[in-house]
Order: sequence, then C-alpha cells, then structure tokens
Amino acid sequence: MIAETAREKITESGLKFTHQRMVVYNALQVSADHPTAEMVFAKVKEANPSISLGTVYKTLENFVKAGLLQKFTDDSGVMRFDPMLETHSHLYCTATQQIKDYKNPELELLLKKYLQANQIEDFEVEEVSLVIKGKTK
Amino acid sequence: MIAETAREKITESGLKFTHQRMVVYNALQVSADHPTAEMVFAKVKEANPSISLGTVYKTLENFVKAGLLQKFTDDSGVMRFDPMLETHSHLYCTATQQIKDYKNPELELLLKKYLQANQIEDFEVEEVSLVIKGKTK
DNA sequence: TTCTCAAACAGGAATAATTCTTATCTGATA
DNA sequence: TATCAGATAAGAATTATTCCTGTTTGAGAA
Repeated sequence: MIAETAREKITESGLKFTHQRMVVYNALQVSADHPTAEMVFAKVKEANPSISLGTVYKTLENFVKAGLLQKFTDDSGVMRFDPMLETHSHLYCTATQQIKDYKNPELELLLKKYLQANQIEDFEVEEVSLVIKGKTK
Repeated sequence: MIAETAREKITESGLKFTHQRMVVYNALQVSADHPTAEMVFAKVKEANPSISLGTVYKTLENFVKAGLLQKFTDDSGVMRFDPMLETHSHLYCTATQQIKDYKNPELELLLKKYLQANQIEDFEVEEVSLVIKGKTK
C-alpha cells in the first residue's frame, strides 16, 4: 500500500512522519515529468486542500536534504524536483522547454571511468550529470 | 584595439552597434568567472555610469540570441553568462558554490562520438554539456 | 489513554531576480 | 543633416522563493 511505503521512506530518512509529507512524497513518486514546486502544490491540493505553498517548498527541501529527492534548476531559473535517485542525465528540449530523464548506464559508466582515469586538478568529483540540449522529433 | 573587435563582433552578429553593447561585450571578454547580470552591471558601470540594469539584462539576452554568449542557470537559480563559445563543461563546487570552466577536448570528443553512434530515440541532439559536482581540494 | 514539547504547519508578508512599460534618445542610412 | 526603427533609462510590475509568527500535531513518556 502506497501510504505504508511513504511512511517507511520518510521515517527511515530520519524525518517525522506527517500527512503533508506523505502527500508530497506520493505526488512525486507518480510524476513522470520534473515538477516545479508550484506543480507539486497543485497536485498535492487534491489530496490535502489546506496545505500551504510554503510547506510544499519546505518539505521538498527537507526531502532533498534527506536524500529522498534530487533538485536542479532549469534554464529559466525555476527549481525542478526529481524522484529518481540513481544518477541519470537530462534531455532538455529547446523548443518546448520540456525536460525528460535520460538513463543510460553505459554512458554513465563511460564517464565515470574516464574521470577516474583522468583526475581533474585540485577537484574531487562527487557527481556527474549530463545536460543534453536539442529538439524532440 | 579592443573597441574595434567588439564593434566587429557586434555588427557581424547582426546587432546595431551601441556604446552600451560595447561595454557589456568587453566586460564579458575579460571576466574569468561566470558573472551574473548584477556582476556585469557593476563592472560595466565603471565604463558607463549611466547604464541601467534593464539594459544590461536586455543586452545579455540579445548577445545570447545572437550567439555571442552562452547562458545557464546556477543551482541557486541565478543566471550566469559565459563568454566562451566552444562547448565545455562546468565544475560546480558544492562547498563554495563557485563555478569554473572545465575544458577537455578529449572528453568532449568522447561524448560526441558516443551520442552519434548511439542515437537517442525521438531526439535530435544540438549540444551537450557536463555538470561535474564536487569539492575543490 | 492523556500529557508534553520539539518540530511542523498555515497564512501571509518580505525579498530578490528578472521582465515589462513608457517616454526619450541614438546610430545607420539616405 | 533629417529620418525613423530600434535602443536606452528609469522605475514599476511580476514571479519564484524564503521568512516570520502564532497555531497545530506527531511521537514518546507517564
């Protein structure tokens, strides 16, 4: 049951379990796109009409800190939240501004190996991600 | 002479040459970091104290459209402008939030070749960039 | 179960980056 | 040098995000 999974994930990550956190968590698990805080807010209101936008922002930030979500900023400067935790790249369509995940373990391995073999001077790599810009056909 | 180069580049790109555009152009050519619009504004005021912030924003945007600059957004959602035109990657320090260019033609070639050999379904790649997060030693 | 309290929440005010608006000015061309 | 489309200055407006304050709630103790 989805409520149980959410509860487990949230408490496991060291956060107090609340109804608001549960609905935000669930909203992100089912979202295929990379929602903004406003998009999460709109979706979450269906399940909890009295939630406030500030709570959504704070909850998303807490989830990022707790390692449940990834956050990045799109080209127009808006924060996007991403339920996937494995490293993956993003396809950014320059025509429609849509963002899609692009998972390619082979490519990730290639990059990881390259950066291990060729250390960057004075820099310790933690994470690598690829932004591929172009157009959806 | 730097004024001549600026004039050429600006008119070549199809934009009308103005004093404001020249000082913005020159400010970016000499900046090693990836300035924000505010940083450009501060620098440009030395050469032209009466320039307005709105003009700086508009000019930077025009330069991006004309292909003289690259634009991206940093993790805190602020726009950064980048005088380099060749594809290159960014090193993002998670401790200090500093951004540095990382140019590595070998790595770029590797990526380009990989993406040519392994087409992404329904997507036409225009540009690839790597965001490498980590810590400066 | 009820009590207690640190943490979370709602609601809205405040802030910061960016865009827009309008009246004025300027560069390129004739 | 006169013309005019496009560029600029100044500041108002907008948008995303953070902050503040009083109220509520979840989790553990008694």
